[in-house]
Amino acid sequence: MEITDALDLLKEKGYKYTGKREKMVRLFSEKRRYLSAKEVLLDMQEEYPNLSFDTIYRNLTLFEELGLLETTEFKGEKQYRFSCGSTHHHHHLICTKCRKTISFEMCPMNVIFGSPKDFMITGHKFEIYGYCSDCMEAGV
Amino acid sequence: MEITDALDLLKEKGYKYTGKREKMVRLFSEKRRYLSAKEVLLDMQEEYPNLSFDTIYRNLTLFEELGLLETTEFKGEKQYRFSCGSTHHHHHLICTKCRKTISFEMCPMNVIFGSPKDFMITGHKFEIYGYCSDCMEAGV
DNA sequence: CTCTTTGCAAAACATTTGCATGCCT
DNA sequence: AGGCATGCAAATGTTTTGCAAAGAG
Repeated sequence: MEITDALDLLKEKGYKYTGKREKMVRLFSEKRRYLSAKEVLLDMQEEYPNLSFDTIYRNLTLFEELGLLETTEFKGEKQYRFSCGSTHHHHHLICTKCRKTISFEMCPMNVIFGSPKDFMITGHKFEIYGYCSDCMEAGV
Repeated sequence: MEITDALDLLKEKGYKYTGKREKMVRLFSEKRRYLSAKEVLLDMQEEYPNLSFDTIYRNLTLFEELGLLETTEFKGEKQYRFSCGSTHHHHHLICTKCRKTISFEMCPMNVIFGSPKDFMITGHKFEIYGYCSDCMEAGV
């Protein structure tokens, strides 16, 4: 996913590409890792000091609905990251310190399961947690 | 995990086996599925009408620390279930309607990965979501 | 009798909503 | 101009904490 894709998606659906939305998109595009609503707010407030949580949440929710952002849940907080692009299903290694992610394509569902007859599968979650090389070196 | 194991664990660590704790343990032992704090409270209040959330949370936290309960996170709520017993690592199929779980021993970590050099793995989460046979029939 | 457990009340924290105003197209 | 976006304030929902009273070993 690139910034221009995000812009197109918003336009296409009739949403406005405001300065705040642009900055939010740029933030996610630069960081490429999971961010909490609070982190987004703090970063945004450098440019928009009056910005408040409701706008952040409204836009995070909108972006998620549009498929711009992928989400997961982490220590009781929802976490958002720029979508890797929906071309193929994938999973992540997630650094629990800096929340950087590394994608990988292997999916256990393909490898292992047939479909159990007594359970209708609708989804799954597979995430690997640990420390990325930077955070390892920093001495966790 | 059986009720008597829970009792032993509490005694062993010097915690008291109060009527409320006993009922909580029995509840989890009977249900054998994920329950939210609210569900636990509602069930408990049939016997203890004045019981409040703080006691529930304190005991849920204690039980989790003791390894009596396994937890996961689900729609912004923490969910607790009676531990399957720590004899071997396992994962769950989770019915998203009734939160019943079905254990399975296959772990994708064993099957697929060596250890990537640039990431120190400390944990993982693998859960499969869907509808159990009961909820399928009930016509979700 | 002592230390743990509980109830009460209040607070902390993440998230959501109503409403009036402001801004993009 | 018209509809979407935002700020403000207040509410919601989950979970935590301090303190004093009650209960278990």
